[in-house]
Amino acid sequence: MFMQNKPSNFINNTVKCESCSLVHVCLPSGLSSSEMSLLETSIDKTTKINKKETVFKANDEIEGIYAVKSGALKTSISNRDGQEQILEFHLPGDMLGFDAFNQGIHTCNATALEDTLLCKIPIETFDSLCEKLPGLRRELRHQVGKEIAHNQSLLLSLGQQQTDERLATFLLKMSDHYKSRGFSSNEFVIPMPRQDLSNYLGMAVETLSRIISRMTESGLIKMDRRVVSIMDLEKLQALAHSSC
Amino acid sequence: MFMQNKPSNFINNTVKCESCSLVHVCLPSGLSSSEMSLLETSIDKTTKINKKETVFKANDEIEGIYAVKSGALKTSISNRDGQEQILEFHLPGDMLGFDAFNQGIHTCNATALEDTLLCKIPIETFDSLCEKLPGLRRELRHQVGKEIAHNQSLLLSLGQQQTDERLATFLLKMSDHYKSRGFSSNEFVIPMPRQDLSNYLGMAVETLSRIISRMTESGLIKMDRRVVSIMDLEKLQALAHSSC
DNA sequence: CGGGAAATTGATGACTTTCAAGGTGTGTGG
DNA sequence: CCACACACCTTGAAAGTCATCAATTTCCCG
Repeated sequence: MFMQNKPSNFINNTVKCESCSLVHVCLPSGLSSSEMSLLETSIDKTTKINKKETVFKANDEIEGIYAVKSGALKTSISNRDGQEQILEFHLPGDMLGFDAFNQGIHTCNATALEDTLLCKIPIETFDSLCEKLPGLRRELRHQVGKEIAHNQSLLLSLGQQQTDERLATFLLKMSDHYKSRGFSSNEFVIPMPRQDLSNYLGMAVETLSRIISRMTESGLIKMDRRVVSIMDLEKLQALAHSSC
Repeated sequence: MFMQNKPSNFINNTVKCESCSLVHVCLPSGLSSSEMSLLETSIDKTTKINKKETVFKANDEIEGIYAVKSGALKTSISNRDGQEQILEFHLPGDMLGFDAFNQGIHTCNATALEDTLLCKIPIETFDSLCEKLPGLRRELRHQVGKEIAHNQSLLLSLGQQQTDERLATFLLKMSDHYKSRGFSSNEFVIPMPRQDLSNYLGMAVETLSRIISRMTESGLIKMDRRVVSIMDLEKLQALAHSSC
Protein backbone atom coordinates (compact mmCIF):
# COMPACT_ATOMS: atom_id res chain seq x y z
CA MET A 1 0.00 0.00 0.00
CA PHE A 2 2.10 2.87 1.26
CA MET A 3 4.88 3.36 3.74
CA GLN A 4 4.18 3.36 7.40
CA ASN A 5 5.18 6.43 9.34
CA LYS A 6 6.53 4.51 12.28
CA PRO A 7 10.25 4.90 12.78
CA SER A 8 12.17 1.71 13.10
CA ASN A 9 13.01 2.32 16.74
CA PHE A 10 9.39 2.25 17.83
CA ILE A 11 9.98 -0.67 20.14
CA ASN A 12 13.47 0.02 21.27
CA ASN A 13 12.86 3.31 22.95
CA THR A 14 16.33 3.72 24.37
CA VAL A 15 18.27 3.76 21.15
CA LYS A 16 21.24 6.09 21.06
CA CYS A 17 20.82 9.47 19.41
CA GLU A 18 23.45 8.68 16.84
CA SER A 19 21.58 5.54 15.89
CA CYS A 20 18.14 7.11 15.99
CA SER A 21 16.44 7.40 12.66
CA LEU A 22 15.47 10.94 13.58
CA VAL A 23 18.93 12.23 14.35
CA HIS A 24 19.06 14.42 11.27
CA VAL A 25 15.88 16.31 12.03
CA CYS A 26 16.02 16.31 15.81
CA LEU A 27 17.87 18.49 18.27
CA PRO A 28 21.25 16.72 17.98
CA SER A 29 21.44 17.25 14.23
CA GLY A 30 23.96 20.07 14.42
CA LEU A 31 26.02 18.73 17.28
CA SER A 32 29.46 17.21 17.20
CA SER A 33 29.62 13.62 18.37
CA SER A 34 31.17 14.64 21.66
CA GLU A 35 28.44 17.19 22.22
CA MET A 36 25.87 14.61 21.28
CA SER A 37 27.11 12.08 23.77
CA LEU A 38 27.16 14.72 26.48
CA LEU A 39 23.59 15.69 25.66
CA GLU A 40 22.64 12.07 25.52
CA THR A 41 23.41 11.35 29.15
CA SER A 42 20.78 13.91 30.15
CA ILE A 43 17.93 12.71 28.00
CA ASP A 44 15.12 10.73 29.49
CA LYS A 45 14.06 8.51 26.63
CA THR A 46 11.36 6.62 28.42
CA THR A 47 8.50 9.10 28.50
CA LYS A 48 5.35 7.53 27.15
CA ILE A 49 2.13 9.45 26.69
CA ASN A 50 -1.06 7.61 25.99
CA LYS A 51 -3.54 8.82 23.45
CA LYS A 52 -5.59 11.81 24.68
CA GLU A 53 -3.29 12.38 27.64
CA THR A 54 -1.23 15.54 28.01
CA VAL A 55 2.49 16.13 28.23
CA PHE A 56 1.89 19.52 29.82
CA LYS A 57 -0.90 22.02 30.16
CA ALA A 58 -1.12 25.78 29.99
CA ASN A 59 0.06 27.35 33.25
CA ASP A 60 2.18 24.33 34.12
CA GLU A 61 5.69 25.16 35.13
CA ILE A 62 8.16 24.05 32.50
CA GLU A 63 9.77 20.72 33.28
CA GLY A 64 11.73 20.18 30.15
CA ILE A 65 12.10 20.25 26.42
CA TYR A 66 10.66 17.34 24.48
CA ALA A 67 11.32 15.59 21.20
CA VAL A 68 8.76 13.31 19.61
CA LYS A 69 10.16 9.85 18.88
CA SER A 70 7.00 8.19 17.64
CA GLY A 71 3.32 8.96 17.62
CA ALA A 72 2.02 12.50 17.37
CA LEU A 73 0.97 15.41 19.55
CA LYS A 74 -1.02 18.56 19.17
CA THR A 75 -0.44 21.82 21.01
CA SER A 76 -3.36 24.13 21.64
CA ILE A 77 -4.37 27.23 23.56
CA SER A 78 -7.74 28.34 24.79
CA ASN A 79 -9.23 31.46 26.32
CA ARG A 80 -11.65 31.86 29.21
CA ASP A 81 -14.62 31.26 27.03
CA GLY A 82 -13.41 27.83 26.09
CA GLN A 83 -12.54 28.81 22.55
CA GLU A 84 -9.66 26.58 21.56
CA GLN A 85 -7.12 26.77 18.79
CA ILE A 86 -4.74 24.03 17.80
CA LEU A 87 -1.37 25.62 17.12
CA GLU A 88 0.73 22.84 15.74
CA PHE A 89 0.91 19.12 15.18
CA HIS A 90 4.15 17.58 16.34
CA LEU A 91 5.38 14.58 14.42
CA PRO A 92 8.43 12.39 15.06
CA GLY A 93 11.56 14.52 15.20
CA ASP A 94 9.69 17.66 16.20
CA MET A 95 10.52 19.48 19.41
CA LEU A 96 8.17 21.16 21.84
CA GLY A 97 8.29 23.14 25.02
CA PHE A 98 9.60 26.48 23.81
CA ASP A 99 6.31 28.15 24.57
CA ALA A 100 7.40 28.36 28.19
CA PHE A 101 10.48 30.38 27.37
CA ASN A 102 8.95 33.66 28.37
CA GLN A 103 8.01 33.09 31.99
CA GLY A 104 8.94 29.47 32.57
CA ILE A 105 5.23 28.69 32.38
CA HIS A 106 3.66 26.83 29.52
CA THR A 107 1.21 28.84 27.46
CA CYS A 108 -0.35 25.89 25.69
CA ASN A 109 -1.46 22.32 26.17
CA ALA A 110 0.32 19.40 24.56
CA THR A 111 -1.95 16.42 23.98
CA ALA A 112 -1.17 13.05 22.41
CA LEU A 113 -3.13 12.21 19.27
CA GLU A 114 -2.03 8.62 19.62
CA ASP A 115 0.23 6.66 21.94
CA THR A 116 3.46 8.59 21.81
CA LEU A 117 7.05 8.16 22.87
CA LEU A 118 9.07 11.21 23.84
CA CYS A 119 12.61 12.15 24.70
CA LYS A 120 12.68 14.58 27.57
CA ILE A 121 15.47 16.91 28.59
CA PRO A 122 14.89 18.42 32.02
CA ILE A 123 15.00 22.17 31.75
CA GLU A 124 17.76 22.62 34.33
CA THR A 125 19.92 20.15 32.48
CA PHE A 126 19.09 21.80 29.24
CA ASP A 127 20.04 25.19 30.58
CA SER A 128 23.35 24.04 31.97
CA LEU A 129 24.14 22.16 28.78
CA CYS A 130 23.44 25.31 26.82
CA GLU A 131 26.09 27.00 28.92
CA LYS A 132 28.64 24.46 27.81
CA LEU A 133 27.70 23.56 24.29
CA PRO A 134 27.71 26.26 21.62
CA GLY A 135 26.34 23.73 19.16
CA LEU A 136 23.34 23.11 21.35
CA ARG A 137 22.62 26.81 21.56
CA ARG A 138 22.74 27.00 17.81
CA GLU A 139 20.42 24.03 17.46
CA LEU A 140 18.06 25.52 19.98
CA ARG A 141 17.88 28.66 17.91
CA HIS A 142 17.16 26.68 14.79
CA GLN A 143 14.37 24.79 16.47
CA VAL A 144 12.87 27.95 17.87
CA GLY A 145 13.20 29.60 14.48
CA LYS A 146 11.33 26.70 12.94
CA GLU A 147 8.53 27.12 15.42
CA ILE A 148 8.29 30.84 14.74
CA ALA A 149 8.27 30.20 11.00
CA HIS A 150 5.52 27.65 11.39
CA ASN A 151 3.36 30.03 13.37
CA GLN A 152 3.90 32.78 10.85
CA SER A 153 2.91 30.53 8.03
CA LEU A 154 -0.25 29.45 9.81
CA LEU A 155 -1.11 33.08 10.51
CA LEU A 156 -0.89 33.84 6.83
CA SER A 157 -3.15 30.94 6.09
CA LEU A 158 -5.77 31.78 8.71
CA GLY A 159 -5.69 35.48 8.04
CA GLN A 160 -5.69 35.59 4.27
CA GLN A 161 -6.73 32.31 2.73
CA GLN A 162 -10.08 30.78 1.92
CA THR A 163 -10.89 27.47 3.53
CA ASP A 164 -9.99 25.38 0.49
CA GLU A 165 -6.70 27.19 0.09
CA ARG A 166 -5.90 26.49 3.72
CA LEU A 167 -6.45 22.78 3.30
CA ALA A 168 -4.35 22.72 0.14
CA THR A 169 -1.55 24.53 1.95
CA PHE A 170 -1.74 22.10 4.82
CA LEU A 171 -1.66 19.02 2.63
CA LEU A 172 1.33 20.32 0.70
CA LYS A 173 3.17 20.96 3.94
CA MET A 174 2.46 17.45 5.11
CA SER A 175 3.53 16.09 1.77
CA ASP A 176 6.82 17.95 1.98
CA HIS A 177 7.30 16.82 5.53
CA TYR A 178 6.96 13.16 4.73
CA LYS A 179 9.03 13.52 1.60
CA SER A 180 11.87 15.10 3.55
CA ARG A 181 11.83 12.12 5.86
CA GLY A 182 12.04 9.58 3.09
CA PHE A 183 8.37 8.68 2.88
CA SER A 184 6.04 9.00 -0.04
CA SER A 185 4.95 12.51 -0.83
CA ASN A 186 1.84 11.32 -2.65
CA GLU A 187 0.39 8.95 -0.12
CA PHE A 188 0.63 9.37 3.59
CA VAL A 189 -1.33 9.04 6.78
CA ILE A 190 -2.11 12.08 8.84
CA PRO A 191 -2.38 11.53 12.59
CA MET A 192 -5.34 13.74 13.40
CA PRO A 193 -9.10 13.37 13.12
CA ARG A 194 -11.21 15.83 11.11
CA GLN A 195 -12.21 17.67 14.25
CA ASP A 196 -8.63 18.56 15.10
CA LEU A 197 -7.70 19.39 11.55
CA SER A 198 -10.68 21.68 11.09
CA ASN A 199 -9.90 23.47 14.32
CA TYR A 200 -6.28 23.90 13.29
CA LEU A 201 -7.38 25.33 9.96
CA GLY A 202 -9.89 27.66 11.60
CA MET A 203 -13.07 26.24 10.10
CA ALA A 204 -16.04 24.08 11.01
CA VAL A 205 -15.74 20.32 10.68
CA GLU A 206 -18.56 20.34 8.16
CA THR A 207 -16.76 22.89 6.05
CA LEU A 208 -13.64 20.77 6.03
CA SER A 209 -15.64 17.73 5.04
CA ARG A 210 -17.30 19.61 2.19
CA ILE A 211 -13.96 20.89 0.93
CA ILE A 212 -12.54 17.40 0.93
CA SER A 213 -15.52 16.19 -1.08
CA ARG A 214 -15.18 19.03 -3.56
CA MET A 215 -11.43 18.53 -3.95
CA THR A 216 -11.97 14.82 -4.42
CA GLU A 217 -14.54 15.42 -7.15
CA SER A 218 -12.14 17.81 -8.86
CA GLY A 219 -9.51 15.08 -8.87
CA LEU A 220 -7.06 16.97 -6.66
CA ILE A 221 -6.87 14.54 -3.79
CA LYS A 222 -8.34 11.51 -2.16
CA MET A 223 -8.84 11.30 1.56
CA ASP A 224 -10.09 8.08 3.04
CA ARG A 225 -10.28 8.90 6.70
CA ARG A 226 -6.68 9.68 7.54
CA VAL A 227 -5.14 8.25 4.40
CA VAL A 228 -4.27 11.08 2.05
CA SER A 229 -3.49 10.67 -1.64
CA ILE A 230 -2.40 13.63 -3.68
CA MET A 231 -3.72 13.11 -7.20
CA ASP A 232 -2.83 16.40 -8.87
CA LEU A 233 0.10 18.14 -7.26
CA GLU A 234 0.19 21.09 -9.60
CA LYS A 235 -3.43 22.01 -9.19
CA LEU A 236 -3.05 21.64 -5.46
CA GLN A 237 -0.09 23.99 -5.50
CA ALA A 238 -1.98 26.47 -7.61
CA LEU A 239 -4.80 26.39 -5.10
CA ALA A 240 -2.41 26.97 -2.23
CA HIS A 241 -0.80 29.96 -3.97
CA SER A 242 2.61 28.78 -2.98
CA SER A 243 5.51 26.59 -3.85
CA CYS A 244 5.86 25.38 -0.29
CA MET B 1 -5.90 65.61 25.88
CA PHE B 2 -3.99 62.38 26.41
CA MET B 3 -0.43 61.33 26.86
CA GLN B 4 1.86 61.17 23.91
CA ASN B 5 3.53 57.87 23.26
CA LYS B 6 6.88 59.38 22.46
CA PRO B 7 9.60 58.46 24.91
CA SER B 8 11.54 61.33 26.34
CA ASN B 9 14.71 60.29 24.57
CA PHE B 10 13.26 60.78 21.11
CA ILE B 11 15.81 63.40 20.21
CA ASN B 12 18.79 62.11 22.09
CA ASN B 13 19.16 58.82 20.36
CA THR B 14 22.35 57.81 22.03
CA VAL B 15 21.15 57.74 25.61
CA LYS B 16 22.64 54.97 27.73
CA CYS B 17 20.61 51.85 28.27
CA GLU B 18 20.49 52.42 32.00
CA SER B 19 19.06 55.88 31.40
CA CYS B 20 16.69 54.81 28.64
CA SER B 21 13.04 55.00 29.52
CA LEU B 22 12.58 51.58 27.97
CA VAL B 23 15.20 49.76 30.00
CA HIS B 24 12.62 47.81 31.96
CA VAL B 25 10.89 46.35 28.93
CA CYS B 26 13.83 46.06 26.57
CA LEU B 27 16.52 43.45 26.20
CA PRO B 28 18.74 44.70 29.04
CA SER B 29 15.96 44.43 31.61
CA GLY B 30 17.28 41.27 33.20
CA LEU B 31 20.97 42.07 32.99
CA SER B 32 23.33 43.08 35.72
CA SER B 33 24.85 46.53 35.33
CA SER B 34 28.16 45.04 34.27
CA GLU B 35 26.45 42.89 31.69
CA MET B 36 24.49 45.88 30.53
CA SER B 37 27.56 48.01 30.00
CA LEU B 38 29.23 45.21 28.08
CA LEU B 39 26.17 44.84 25.87
CA GLU B 40 26.00 48.56 25.47
CA THR B 41 29.34 48.89 23.74
CA SER B 42 28.02 46.69 20.95
CA ILE B 43 24.77 48.44 20.27
CA ASP B 44 24.40 50.71 17.32
CA LYS B 45 21.90 53.25 18.53
CA THR B 46 21.81 55.39 15.46
CA THR B 47 19.68 53.38 13.08
CA LYS B 48 16.89 55.47 11.70
CA ILE B 49 14.18 54.09 9.45
CA ASN B 50 11.88 56.43 7.63
CA LYS B 51 8.18 55.79 7.33
CA LYS B 52 7.37 53.07 4.78
CA GLU B 53 10.98 51.96 4.54
CA THR B 54 12.11 48.52 5.64
CA VAL B 55 14.56 47.34 8.25
CA PHE B 56 14.85 43.98 6.54
CA LYS B 57 12.94 41.92 4.05
CA ALA B 58 12.11 38.26 3.71
CA ASN B 59 15.10 36.30 2.37
CA ASP B 60 17.54 38.91 3.61
CA GLU B 61 20.43 37.51 5.53
CA ILE B 62 20.20 38.41 9.20
CA GLU B 63 22.32 41.40 10.13
CA GLY B 64 21.30 41.84 13.69
CA ILE B 65 18.72 41.98 16.41
CA TYR B 66 16.77 45.20 16.80
CA ALA B 67 14.98 47.05 19.54
CA VAL B 68 12.49 49.80 18.81
CA LYS B 69 13.35 53.05 20.58
CA SER B 70 10.65 55.24 19.12
CA GLY B 71 8.19 55.04 16.31
CA ALA B 72 6.61 51.76 15.25
CA LEU B 73 7.14 48.89 12.83
CA LYS B 74 5.11 46.11 11.34
CA THR B 75 6.38 42.70 10.38
CA SER B 76 4.63 40.81 7.61
CA ILE B 77 4.95 37.77 5.36
CA SER B 78 3.56 37.08 1.95
CA ASN B 79 3.30 34.14 -0.40
CA ARG B 80 3.88 33.92 -4.13
CA ASP B 81 0.41 35.10 -4.91
CA GLY B 82 1.00 38.37 -3.14
CA GLN B 83 -1.26 37.53 -0.26
CA GLU B 84 0.17 39.36 2.71
CA GLN B 85 -0.33 38.98 6.45
CA ILE B 86 0.88 41.40 9.07
CA LEU B 87 2.27 39.36 11.94
CA GLU B 88 3.00 41.88 14.63
CA PHE B 89 3.25 45.56 15.37
CA HIS B 90 6.43 46.51 17.17
CA LEU B 91 6.22 49.42 19.57
CA PRO B 92 8.99 51.08 21.59
CA GLY B 93 10.77 48.50 23.72
CA ASP B 94 9.86 45.61 21.43
CA MET B 95 12.53 43.48 19.83
CA LEU B 96 12.61 42.00 16.39
CA GLY B 97 14.78 39.80 14.24
CA PHE B 98 14.20 36.39 15.79
CA ASP B 99 12.41 35.19 12.69
CA ALA B 100 15.82 34.57 11.13
CA PHE B 101 16.86 32.17 13.87
CA ASN B 102 16.14 29.08 11.83
CA GLN B 103 18.36 29.56 8.79
CA GLY B 104 19.93 32.94 9.37
CA ILE B 105 17.55 34.28 6.74
CA HIS B 106 14.65 36.54 7.56
CA THR B 107 11.25 35.07 6.93
CA CYS B 108 9.35 38.33 7.12
CA ASN B 109 9.54 42.00 6.19
CA ALA B 110 9.90 44.71 8.79
CA THR B 111 8.47 48.04 7.68
CA ALA B 112 8.30 51.34 9.51
CA LEU B 113 4.80 52.68 10.14
CA GLU B 114 6.32 56.05 11.00
CA ASP B 115 9.80 57.46 11.31
CA THR B 116 11.48 55.09 13.69
CA LEU B 117 14.65 54.90 15.74
CA LEU B 118 16.20 51.53 16.42
CA CYS B 119 18.97 50.02 18.47
CA LYS B 120 20.81 47.40 16.48
CA ILE B 121 23.02 44.62 17.76
CA PRO B 122 25.00 42.98 14.96
CA ILE B 123 24.30 39.28 14.96
CA GLU B 124 27.95 38.25 15.33
CA THR B 125 28.31 40.50 18.33
CA PHE B 126 25.07 39.22 19.72
CA ASP B 127 26.20 35.63 19.34
CA SER B 128 29.52 36.20 20.99
CA LEU B 129 27.91 38.16 23.79
CA CYS B 130 25.49 35.31 24.34
CA GLU B 131 28.52 33.09 24.87
CA LYS B 132 29.71 35.29 27.68
CA LEU B 133 26.57 36.57 29.34
CA PRO B 134 24.16 34.09 30.89
CA GLY B 135 21.81 36.94 31.64
CA LEU B 136 21.63 37.84 27.99
CA ARG B 137 20.77 34.30 27.07
CA ARG B 138 18.00 34.36 29.62
CA GLU B 139 16.72 37.65 28.27
CA LEU B 140 16.86 36.37 24.75
CA ARG B 141 14.72 33.44 25.74
CA HIS B 142 12.21 35.72 27.38
CA GLN B 143 11.97 37.88 24.31
CA VAL B 144 11.59 34.89 22.04
CA GLY B 145 9.00 33.44 24.39
CA LYS B 146 7.08 36.69 24.19
CA GLU B 147 7.09 36.52 20.43
CA ILE B 148 5.86 32.95 20.43
CA ALA B 149 3.13 33.82 22.90
CA HIS B 150 2.04 36.73 20.75
CA ASN B 151 1.80 34.57 17.66
CA GLN B 152 -0.16 31.94 19.53
CA SER B 153 -2.59 34.51 20.77
CA LEU B 154 -3.11 35.93 17.31
CA LEU B 155 -3.66 32.44 15.95
CA LEU B 156 -6.42 31.89 18.47
CA SER B 157 -7.98 35.15 17.44
CA LEU B 158 -7.80 34.53 13.69
CA GLY B 159 -8.81 30.92 13.94
CA GLN B 160 -11.68 31.07 16.39
CA GLN B 161 -13.02 34.57 16.82
CA GLN B 162 -15.52 36.65 14.92
CA THR B 163 -14.34 39.93 13.49
CA ASP B 164 -15.73 42.08 16.31
CA GLU B 165 -14.22 39.80 18.92
CA ARG B 166 -10.86 40.13 17.21
CA LEU B 167 -10.97 43.90 17.32
CA ALA B 168 -12.00 43.86 20.97
CA THR B 169 -9.13 41.52 21.78
CA PHE B 170 -6.71 43.74 19.94
CA LEU B 171 -7.85 46.93 21.65
CA LEU B 172 -7.59 45.32 25.08
CA LYS B 173 -4.07 44.17 24.32
CA MET B 174 -3.11 47.67 23.26
CA SER B 175 -4.73 49.08 26.36
CA ASP B 176 -2.76 46.72 28.55
CA HIS B 177 0.40 47.51 26.67
CA TYR B 178 0.14 51.24 27.21
CA LYS B 179 -0.96 50.77 30.79
CA SER B 180 2.10 48.66 31.54
CA ARG B 181 4.27 51.45 30.20
CA GLY B 182 2.69 54.10 32.36
CA PHE B 183 0.32 55.56 29.79
CA SER B 184 -3.42 55.80 29.93
CA SER B 185 -5.25 52.54 29.36
CA ASN B 186 -8.41 54.33 28.31
CA GLU B 187 -7.06 56.69 25.73
CA PHE B 188 -4.17 55.99 23.44
CA VAL B 189 -2.98 56.39 19.91
CA ILE B 190 -2.39 53.37 17.74
CA PRO B 191 0.35 53.70 15.15
CA MET B 192 -1.25 51.92 12.20
CA PRO B 193 -3.83 52.87 9.57
CA ARG B 194 -7.06 50.93 9.13
CA GLN B 195 -5.61 49.07 6.19
CA ASP B 196 -2.82 47.57 8.28
CA LEU B 197 -5.04 46.87 11.23
CA SER B 198 -7.63 45.09 9.13
CA ASN B 199 -4.96 42.98 7.49
CA TYR B 200 -3.50 42.08 10.87
CA LEU B 201 -6.94 41.06 12.09
CA GLY B 202 -7.65 39.05 8.97
CA MET B 203 -10.59 41.02 7.65
CA ALA B 204 -11.46 43.56 4.96
CA VAL B 205 -10.97 47.26 5.67
CA GLU B 206 -14.67 47.85 5.18
CA THR B 207 -15.49 45.19 7.72
CA LEU B 208 -13.19 46.81 10.25
CA SER B 209 -14.75 50.17 9.60
CA ARG B 210 -18.24 48.79 10.10
CA ILE B 211 -17.27 47.09 13.33
CA ILE B 212 -15.83 50.30 14.66
CA SER B 213 -19.03 52.10 13.81
CA ARG B 214 -21.13 49.43 15.50
CA MET B 215 -18.97 49.37 18.60
CA THR B 216 -19.09 53.13 18.76
CA GLU B 217 -22.89 53.13 18.56
CA SER B 218 -23.00 50.54 21.32
CA GLY B 219 -20.92 52.81 23.50
CA LEU B 220 -17.99 50.41 23.79
CA ILE B 221 -15.32 52.58 22.23
CA LYS B 222 -14.57 55.69 20.26
CA MET B 223 -12.05 55.71 17.48
CA ASP B 224 -11.22 58.97 15.80
CA ARG B 225 -8.72 57.91 13.20
CA ARG B 226 -5.91 56.54 15.33
CA VAL B 227 -7.07 57.93 18.63
CA VAL B 228 -8.72 55.18 20.63
CA SER B 229 -10.97 55.72 23.66
CA ILE B 230 -12.26 52.78 25.59
CA MET B 231 -15.67 53.73 26.93
CA ASP B 232 -16.86 50.47 28.46
CA LEU B 233 -14.04 48.21 29.49
CA GLU B 234 -16.21 45.43 30.88
CA LYS B 235 -18.34 45.05 27.80
CA LEU B 236 -15.24 45.11 25.69
CA GLN B 237 -13.73 42.33 27.78
CA ALA B 238 -16.92 40.33 27.55
CA LEU B 239 -16.82 40.68 23.79
CA ALA B 240 -13.21 39.53 23.69
CA HIS B 241 -13.96 36.44 25.82
CA SER B 242 -10.86 37.02 27.84
CA SER B 243 -9.32 38.79 30.76
CA CYS B 244 -6.26 39.81 28.77
C1' DC C 1 -6.46 75.49 -0.94
C1' DG C 2 -6.41 71.44 -3.95
C1' DG C 3 -5.27 66.62 -4.85
C1' DG C 4 -5.10 62.28 -3.16
C1' DA C 5 -4.99 59.01 0.34
C1' DA C 6 -7.72 57.21 4.10
C1' DA C 7 -11.99 56.10 6.03
C1' DT C 8 -16.90 55.34 6.02
C1' DT C 9 -21.29 53.66 4.29
C1' DG C 10 -24.55 51.05 1.29
C1' DA C 11 -26.01 47.18 -1.65
C1' DT C 12 -25.22 42.79 -3.15
C1' DG C 13 -23.52 38.25 -3.32
C1' DA C 14 -20.24 34.66 -1.97
C1' DC C 15 -18.59 32.01 1.49
C1' DT C 16 -18.99 29.74 5.80
C1' DT C 17 -21.42 28.24 9.90
C1' DT C 18 -25.06 26.11 12.22
C1' DC C 19 -28.48 22.77 12.97
C1' DA C 20 -30.05 18.47 11.68
C1' DA C 21 -29.95 13.90 9.90
C1' DG C 22 -27.85 10.01 8.13
C1' DG C 23 -23.98 7.10 6.99
C1' DT C 24 -19.60 4.59 7.93
C1' DG C 25 -16.21 2.40 10.41
C1' DT C 26 -14.19 0.55 14.72
C1' DG C 27 -13.72 -1.62 18.95
C1' DT C 28 -15.51 -4.13 22.69
C1' DG C 29 -18.20 -7.37 25.11
C1' DG C 30 -21.23 -11.11 24.91
C1' DC D 1 -17.21 -14.29 15.75
C1' DC D 2 -21.01 -11.32 15.63
C1' DA D 3 -23.64 -7.46 17.12
C1' DC D 4 -24.19 -3.32 19.10
C1' DA D 5 -22.67 1.13 20.68
C1' DC D 6 -20.17 4.97 19.81
C1' DA D 7 -17.20 7.99 17.65
C1' DC D 8 -16.16 9.82 13.33
C1' DC D 9 -17.39 11.57 9.03
C1' DT D 10 -20.47 13.25 5.42
C1' DT D 11 -24.36 15.65 3.40
C1' DG D 12 -28.39 18.90 3.13
C1' DA D 13 -30.97 23.15 4.08
C1' DA D 14 -31.17 27.56 6.02
C1' DA D 15 -29.21 31.44 8.16
C1' DG D 16 -25.53 34.45 9.25
C1' DT D 17 -21.16 36.54 8.54
C1' DC D 18 -18.05 38.74 5.77
C1' DA D 19 -16.05 40.35 1.25
C1' DT D 20 -16.51 42.92 -2.84
C1' DC D 21 -17.80 46.71 -5.62
C1' DA D 22 -19.14 51.30 -5.73
C1' DA D 23 -19.94 55.86 -4.09
C1' DT D 24 -19.14 59.36 -0.88
C1' DT D 25 -17.01 61.84 2.85
C1' DT D 26 -13.16 63.20 5.63
C1' DC D 27 -8.70 64.38 6.46
C1' DC D 28 -3.83 65.26 5.58
C1' DC D 29 0.11 66.99 3.11
C1' DG D 30 2.30 69.78 0.00
